Amino acid sequence: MKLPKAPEPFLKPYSSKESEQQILELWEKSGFANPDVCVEKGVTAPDAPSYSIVLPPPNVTGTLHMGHAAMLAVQDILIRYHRMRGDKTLWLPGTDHAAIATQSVVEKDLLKAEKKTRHDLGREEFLKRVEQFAKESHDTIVGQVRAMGASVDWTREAYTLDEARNLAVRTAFKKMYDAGLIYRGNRIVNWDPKMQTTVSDDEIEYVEQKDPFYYFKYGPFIIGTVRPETKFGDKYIVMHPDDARYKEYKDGQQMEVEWINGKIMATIVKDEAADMSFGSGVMTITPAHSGIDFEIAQKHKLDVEQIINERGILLPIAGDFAGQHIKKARPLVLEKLKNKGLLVKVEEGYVHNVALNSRGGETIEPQIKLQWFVDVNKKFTIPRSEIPGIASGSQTTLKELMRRAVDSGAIKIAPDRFERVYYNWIDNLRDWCISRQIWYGHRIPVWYCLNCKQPAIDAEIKSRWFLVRHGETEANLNRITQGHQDTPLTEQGMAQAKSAGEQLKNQDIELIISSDLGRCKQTAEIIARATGAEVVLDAGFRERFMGDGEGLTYEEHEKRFSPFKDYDDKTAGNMETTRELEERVSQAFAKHKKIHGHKNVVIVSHGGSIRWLLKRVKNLTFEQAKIPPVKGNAEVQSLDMLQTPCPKCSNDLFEQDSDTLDTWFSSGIWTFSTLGWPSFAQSAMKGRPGPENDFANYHPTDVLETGYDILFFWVARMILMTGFLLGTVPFRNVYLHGLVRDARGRKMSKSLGNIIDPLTMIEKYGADAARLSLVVGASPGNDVKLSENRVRGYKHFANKVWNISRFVLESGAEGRGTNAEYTQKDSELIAETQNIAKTISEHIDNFRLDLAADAIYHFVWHRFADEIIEGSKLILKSRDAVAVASRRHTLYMILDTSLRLLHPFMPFVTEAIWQQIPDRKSDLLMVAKWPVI
RNA sequence: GCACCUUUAGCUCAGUGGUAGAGCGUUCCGUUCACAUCGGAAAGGCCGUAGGUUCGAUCCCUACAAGGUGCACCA
Repeated sequence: MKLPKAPEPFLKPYSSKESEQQILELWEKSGFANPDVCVEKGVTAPDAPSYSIVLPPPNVTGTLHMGHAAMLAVQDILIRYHRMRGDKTLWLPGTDHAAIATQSVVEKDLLKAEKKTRHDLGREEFLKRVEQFAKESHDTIVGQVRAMGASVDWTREAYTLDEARNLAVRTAFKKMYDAGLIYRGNRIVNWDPKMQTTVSDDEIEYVEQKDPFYYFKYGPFIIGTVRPETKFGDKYIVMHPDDARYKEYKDGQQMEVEWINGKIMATIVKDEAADMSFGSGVMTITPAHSGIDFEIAQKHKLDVEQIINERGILLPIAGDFAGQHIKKARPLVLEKLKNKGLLVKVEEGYVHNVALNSRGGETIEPQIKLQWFVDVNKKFTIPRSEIPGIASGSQTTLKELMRRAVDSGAIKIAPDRFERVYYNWIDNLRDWCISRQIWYGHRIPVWYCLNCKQPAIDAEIKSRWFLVRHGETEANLNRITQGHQDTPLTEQGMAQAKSAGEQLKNQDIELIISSDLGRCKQTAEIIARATGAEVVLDAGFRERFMGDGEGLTYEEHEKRFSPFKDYDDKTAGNMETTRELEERVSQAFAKHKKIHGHKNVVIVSHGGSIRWLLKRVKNLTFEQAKIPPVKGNAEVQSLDMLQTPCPKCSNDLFEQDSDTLDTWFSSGIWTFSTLGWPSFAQSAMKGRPGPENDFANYHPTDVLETGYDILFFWVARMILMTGFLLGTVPFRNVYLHGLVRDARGRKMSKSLGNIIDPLTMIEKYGADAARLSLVVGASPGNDVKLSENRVRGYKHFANKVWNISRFVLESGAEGRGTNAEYTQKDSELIAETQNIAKTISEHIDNFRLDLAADAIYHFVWHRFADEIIEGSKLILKSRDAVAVASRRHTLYMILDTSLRLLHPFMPFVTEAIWQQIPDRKSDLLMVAKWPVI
């Protein structure tokens, strides 16, 4: 396993560009990143202790930045160190779908390039675009991870949105739901009116803003606000119970006040939430659009009325202002209040914080919405717990679990000051809203019975049925009522059918059942080509027979027959009634369901037929069914059949919740969803090789290494999820590195133009230099200021190491004849080297990689090169054979040890040198023994 | 408002209860030597300010100041 012999290798200065690619291939071909291979090839003992890190999965939102590079460098150092120490070492890589972040990037591109929104494309098509983008990002990221020399085990690569992780997410959700920790409720949530989704508390960024502060007369009181446009529904006057100024007002007292749109019956509420020292000490509340107000309203059982809709438009309660956007309404409302003489005064420059969505920057508008939450305060019985202080079978809460995991010492956070930050966060933690109204992510694994709406939390789908309307026809185009008459698909219609086929291609369709009318048959055949499924025709799925109405335009038809006037309408004499149609289609559907219920089936039918079929299966009223569920040609609708029918009405047709889960839900189980949970969690055996035993071998992981900026987002949630699901901790140590900033300490950002790209640095100075520049001087938890100059400095060091090796090896030093007698001086040098090795090991064990790197750097350059080698030149030229032999051997030993010590920090150059050592003790330095036991 | 962090050479940062160290930068000298991607040398610091503990403080304690971060509040 030697490098393709480069001609006169040591004559040239070290070229990272030339050798890094070769070294990389050498490592990858060896397979040593996979611990099973290490055991198999005898590099690691079968009973060696294991050491594992799961790579924090980078978001598939583009490319890796310096922060990722720092993370990779630190983890690779730990991993290579432990691998060399003989541990069974696993570093498991993966990527994160990053739901909202990725979707938001794609939406932005879509708007910019095609002026379209996601709704213009539809869910399926949009998701295809996102997946395409995610795939490209993923490939870029893999290339970057490799270029850094990160010795991850690619055979175990995972993705937060792949099949195995999806099963893990569904399983986790069900377990939490069954324990009563996941609930669905109407609660106030952070609503992003632009992205049309909820956002969790942690994803909000507060930005200071200066606005005028208005004081208004409200009955006998003065109230203040920045946002008069939200105040239409304010009918509760809140004041502190101890406020002497208002002691004549009693709790619950009512009074009529003049307000924006006339008189309002207002009610006095006494509550401690009112701050006596703020303004007049009196406030009115808007419970539907403010967290605090909502809490007050709940406490006192007050009415809660929505004022603003999901798009920021004022609702009818706003009277004249209804239908306007809040941003436009503010000056108008102000104007009206002023004209009514209710504006008391305006204070300019009031500083307050505005909540923004940190992904996309839109102002958050609190709304009350039906969402899914994780209850962090509810007591539950934990079946099994290894967390000290929490006994198996005892009652606990998720909050307590999170706190105990750290304060018991089961998890150590470095630097330890972050433990206090962590507790502080737990103390302020509220229920976690886990549902998002975006499309990219794990669908919420909850199904609602189509018939009675009963929810079912069940991971087992028996089959999926899809209803597809035929593609566009001539008659559709000319707005002609077809009924059983037929016209062929237009070009457009065929394209639509093809697109439907694309969507259904990966759904394992086994059968297509189509109406026997030509337009459906044609559509079905196109879909059959894409899916490979067989087509069966059934006249039962024909369109409604329109009798004398067939061939009329919609308008003429409407005039003569008004076809939906009532359920049993038979105006056209021989026309089929809607009741008859519903009956016919439903029977056809029931018949096929009975025979093919276990298969994934596509039904190709007509607009009318699908509508009345859905009326039946969704148990809709005639009135509800008048709103057509299918609007476009070749639109795909899906129904899920579950293994277990509805316990309430025994129907087996369900519809999945259309929301997706917060990306951190799947990230929260990352340490074990990647290690075979739940599929192999039971059967995994400790000490046995292979991924199916990973769960027993590598969980809990040893270290979670990440930036301190995602302590709450991620670290805390992993502790929560692991604590609940496994009764253990996800990792024993948390190592938080600092953020990489520019030379002036500013955050790197596109707009500042101060981004240093890792790949560029690797290209110019080599991966070794890039790695060192991110590690030396980077003490835990403190930010690193990076400049290109720094990187260049470490390139010089790589070159120095190369030249040291060149000198030593060319001076005739060699490792054979280990019994060589050392001179007194040389014994001391060997001892000194071993001392350094010990120091470095200790620093790494203490997560002080900065000190370890600094120590080895210093030793190699200023001790070994500047002093030991310089001092050797004379000795090697002397005629004292014993001294020469001793020194040659000593130089070899110091070089050998230095290379091993340096390897975790700068793997490429050290491996390149290693390959030039004639009598090296292991083929690859990557799996050579660490010089300290 | 509460908490945390930082403050040491021009810059970036280590560090220790016994009056300070590295890298980069600066200045000077040096190349037939493994390396000019180099070697040697030098200049440069009342270790944020004020108190306290101590025989002794850059280090421990208190207060303050400046910069930063997190959390909460924001009618």
